[in-house]
Amino acid sequence: MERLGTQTELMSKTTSPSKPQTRIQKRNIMIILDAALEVFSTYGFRGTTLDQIARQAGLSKPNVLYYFDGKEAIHLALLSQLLETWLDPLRAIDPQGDPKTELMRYIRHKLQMSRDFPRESRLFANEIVQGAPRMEAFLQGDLRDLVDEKASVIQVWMEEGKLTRLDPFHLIFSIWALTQHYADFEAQIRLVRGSNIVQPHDGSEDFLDQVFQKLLTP
Amino acid sequence: MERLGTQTELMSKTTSPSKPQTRIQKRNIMIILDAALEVFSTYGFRGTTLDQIARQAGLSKPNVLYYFDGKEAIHLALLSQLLETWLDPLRAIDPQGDPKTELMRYIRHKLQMSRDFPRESRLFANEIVQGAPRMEAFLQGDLRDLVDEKASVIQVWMEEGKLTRLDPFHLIFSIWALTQHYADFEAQIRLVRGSNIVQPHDGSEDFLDQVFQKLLTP
DNA sequence: AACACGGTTGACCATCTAGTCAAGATTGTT
DNA sequence: AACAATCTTGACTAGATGGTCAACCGTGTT
Repeated sequence: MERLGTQTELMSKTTSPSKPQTRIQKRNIMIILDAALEVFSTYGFRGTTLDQIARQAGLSKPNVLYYFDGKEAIHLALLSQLLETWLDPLRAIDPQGDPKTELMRYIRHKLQMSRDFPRESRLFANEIVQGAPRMEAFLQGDLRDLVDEKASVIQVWMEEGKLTRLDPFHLIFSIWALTQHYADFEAQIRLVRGSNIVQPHDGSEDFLDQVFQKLLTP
Repeated sequence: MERLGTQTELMSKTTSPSKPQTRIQKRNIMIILDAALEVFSTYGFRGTTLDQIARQAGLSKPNVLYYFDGKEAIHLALLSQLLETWLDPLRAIDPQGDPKTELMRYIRHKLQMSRDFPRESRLFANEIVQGAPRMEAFLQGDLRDLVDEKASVIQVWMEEGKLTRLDPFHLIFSIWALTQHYADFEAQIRLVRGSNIVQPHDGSEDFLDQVFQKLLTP
């Protein structure tokens, strides 16, 4: 039962200045969020029922609702937890560092997240494919600012001749596409290849290394 | 109201040897499928209601059910229609042709489909992100055979030194990822960039051209 | 005009689902 | 032990949703 990111600070019911959480609260909130992640990432928001979450969590439905104000609140808790974590690797790109090293590190980091936290990636994908109705603010706000900032950095690197000249926005999108693909479309990869023999991620790191080394070297 | 692929051969109610379709049947079945595509691709299978489809189609719910056996049947009709069309561009890769030309043509073709038929792409994406429960047979069957075949062709091209040596399966996956990304994650792209100014697809063709030219040239 | 068939629908039903509630069980504290 | 606070749940409700049906309407054919 691996978790991503920092401990949820969410006070389920009370948004008010965090009352101290009991042991049981901590445990059950974690169990519920983990169960919800499992189910939401597989069936999407509307395709998920509270009963499913409760069953997955090994709790009764009213018990789940004791800790969260409703289905929407659970989903929101997962998303906000996730969104913060999502920014970190991009944020870590250092304008002072070596351009190719920085980008390759970012790519490897994203790929690793896609391998280690596929459910989080699919939760995200589910939201976006369906028009991102619950993430507009985030996408237009924090993420957009960060992408603009890093695109500028990349632009400068390219103008200094340290990277192949490419559209920096499309470059960033292509990194997202290629890394998240392994998590989001895992079912496709698994079924198209010999289901049991080859793991979906096998060879992905070497492949992306090769691709971006070649692509980024001027 | 653009449609993809060949006219549906589906006999909604009667799977039996195609009775002649009346004008009204043809028209309404098309209207319903188009409406359903719109809704399914936005909200996913379970997130879509028959009422939504009926409203979008401008028909009453019982009338929709007069033409199709149920929600599942409509969804199935869309998928089978789509799946056939999905194979064509890949199938068109000619082992006798010039390697780079063939692959670049495939890439452009896929990108064009993602631009012209984003709803179809998202319908597909919705299914796969959620584990492809309704497409296992297709993915393991026709698609898998075709991918294996074309991967061999690409492998030979690489061994002849006509293309950069890469894992051909990962190469194919990367083409899917990069082209479909523009349709499936359109909301993200639109929101991260200046929503109204830049179209999500702007520059994508030049970018992918540049990327794959550089990548495939040994 | 009259008939048959295709097409359409309001009203209805069974089931599912998010959410409530009051009563009971557990836990921690003195 | 006794008390209060926290935790848990069976039974319930209101509304949504997939699907049915009998009756009605429209169209083309004779």
